[in-house]
Amino acid sequence: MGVAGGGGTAPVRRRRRDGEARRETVLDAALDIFSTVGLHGASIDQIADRAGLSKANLLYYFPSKEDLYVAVLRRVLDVWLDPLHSLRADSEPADALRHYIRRKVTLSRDAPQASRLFCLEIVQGARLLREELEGPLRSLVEEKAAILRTWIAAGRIAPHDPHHLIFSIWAITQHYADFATQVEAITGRSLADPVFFEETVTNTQGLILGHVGLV
Amino acid sequence: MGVAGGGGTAPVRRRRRDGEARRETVLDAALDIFSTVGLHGASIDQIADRAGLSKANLLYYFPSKEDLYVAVLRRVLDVWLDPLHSLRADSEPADALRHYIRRKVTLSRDAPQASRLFCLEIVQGARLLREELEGPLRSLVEEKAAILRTWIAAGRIAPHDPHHLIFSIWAITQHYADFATQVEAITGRSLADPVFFEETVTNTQGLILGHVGLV
DNA sequence: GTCTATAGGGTGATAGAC
DNA sequence: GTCTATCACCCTATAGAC
Repeated sequence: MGVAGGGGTAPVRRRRRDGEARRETVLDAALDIFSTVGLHGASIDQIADRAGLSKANLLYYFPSKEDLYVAVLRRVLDVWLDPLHSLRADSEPADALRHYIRRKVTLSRDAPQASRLFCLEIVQGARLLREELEGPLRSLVEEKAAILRTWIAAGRIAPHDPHHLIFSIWAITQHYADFATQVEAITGRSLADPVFFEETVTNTQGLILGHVGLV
Repeated sequence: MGVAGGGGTAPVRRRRRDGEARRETVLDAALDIFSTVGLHGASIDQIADRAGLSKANLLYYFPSKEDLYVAVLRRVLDVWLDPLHSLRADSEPADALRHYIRRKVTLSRDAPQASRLFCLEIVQGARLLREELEGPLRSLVEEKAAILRTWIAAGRIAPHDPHHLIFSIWAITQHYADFATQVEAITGRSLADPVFFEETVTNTQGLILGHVGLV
C-alpha cells in the first residue's frame, strides 16, 4: 500500500492493477456498511472512509451510490449461489444433501455479511435484483429441482416438493447468518464457536435427511 | 373521519378517542413504509402522506422518526411472539407443534410486513431491540425450551437441542414472509394461494414432526 | 390539533485544479 | 487518479399562527 512507490516501473501498467485492487477494496468496504445499515443508511463518505479514499475518488470508480450497491449485490449473489451448482444428478443423494448443507452453513459462518445484504435486498422487494431472481436463479433452481425429482422417481428419496425442500434448507442455513443477533441473544453462542457450528450442521442435516427418508 | 364533526358532543372526550385512532393509523402507515425501505429509506413526509396528515402533525404524535420506528417495532414484536405463548407443557407434543407451525405460517401470510420489519431490524444488528431480545424474548424461549426438554426426558419426542428446533421452525415459517419475493420469483406462487399455503404448512409440519420422531 | 414556513444539517454528485 | 470546493437537494425537526 505504498503511497508513492519507488523506482521507474511503468506507471500506466501498475496503475491499472492498483485500480482493480482499489475497486475491490471499495466493494469490501461497501459490503461492510451496506449489510449493516442498508442502502439508504449508508453514506458515500462513510464507505470511502473505510476504504481509505475520498468521496470524490470513490465516485470516480463507481458513478453513483446505487451503481456501487448493485455491484456489491451482484458479487454477493455469485458467491451465494455457488454451493447449489455442486448438487449433481450423479451424486449419492444423502452425500449430496449433507455436503450442500455443510457448505451453506459454512458460508453463513464465513460470509455472514453477504448473506445479510442479500437478505436485506430480498426482504425489501429485490427492486434491484428482480431480474436476476426471475432469470438465472429461477433456472438454476429449476435445474436442481429436476434432479431431486429424478431421485424421487427412482425411489431414492421420499416424495416431497423440491421447491419446499430447497427453501427449507436455505431458510435454516441462512437463519444462522441473518438472525445471528437473535441467536446470540438467546443462546449466547454463534457459528464462530466450533461446537455450535458442528451442532448446527448436524441438526440441519438430520432434519432434512430425515424428511426425505435418508436417515 | 369527519373533519369538523357535527352537533354538540363533548370535544375533549371525542378528541381523545380520535387521537388514539390517529396514532394507530400512523403506526399502520409507518409499518407499511418501514418494512419496504427500512428506517433510513423512509421519510416522515411519505409516512404522513400515507396516514393522511401533515408531516408536522405526525411529529405532534411521535416526537421523532426514531421514536415512531421503535413504537412500530414494539407493536410488531408483541404480535410476532404471541404464538409461542400457546406452546404449553400439558399439550400433546404432536398437536402442540402442528398447531404452532400453522399459526406461524398463518402469521407469515397475514402479517408479512411485521415479519419483514422484524427481519430488517435483526439483520441490521437489532440496535433498537437488543434489550427486548436479551430480556423478554430470551426468557420466553428458555421457558418453552424447558417444556421441550420435559417431553424429551419423558421419551415423548426424540432428543434434539430445543434451541435448534425452535430456530428451525422460525427460519422456515418466516422465510415464506421475508423471502416472499424470492419464493414468488422461483415458483410463481405465494401464501395468498390457499393451495400453496396448505402445502407450506403440511411440509413444515412433516419436516419438524419427523425430526422429533412424531410422524 | 393542525397547519405553513423555515431553520439547520447532511448528502449525492459535479467542477476543476493538480 | 486524486484531491478540494461547492452546488443543489432532501429531510428532520421546530416555531408560531390559527
